[in-house]
Amino acid sequence: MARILDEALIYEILSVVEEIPEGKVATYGQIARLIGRERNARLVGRVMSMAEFYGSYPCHRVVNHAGRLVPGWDMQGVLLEDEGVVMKKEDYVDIKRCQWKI
DNA sequence: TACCTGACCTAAT
DNA sequence: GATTAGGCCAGGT
Repeated sequence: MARILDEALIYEILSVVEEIPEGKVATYGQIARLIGRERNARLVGRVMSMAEFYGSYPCHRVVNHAGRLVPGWDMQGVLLEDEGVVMKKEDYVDIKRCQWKI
């Protein structure tokens, strides 16, 4: 299989993710906008799922616009709570209170 | 090769 | 405020 995604894009996304402060969360769309791909939030999510192959990044601080966590990744909620992120429900963060303001 | 699906978003109704 | 429709890109089958 050839190269999966453009590496420059991946590193741009990951460098943004790296900037998310502890106790805050960012949305896919927010990141997509920061890298100049406003409508490509899906790519951000895809990169997140492959981020582990490129290094250690706080991808648990990335959620969707509704604040829902990644389905099937229970550790994410634990990690976020440990950092002080306010949880609304079991699988939802309080995005209004904890969203990363640029 | 073609179609469907997905860690999604925004704007319009 | 909730629901619908449209858009974008890559992977998997």
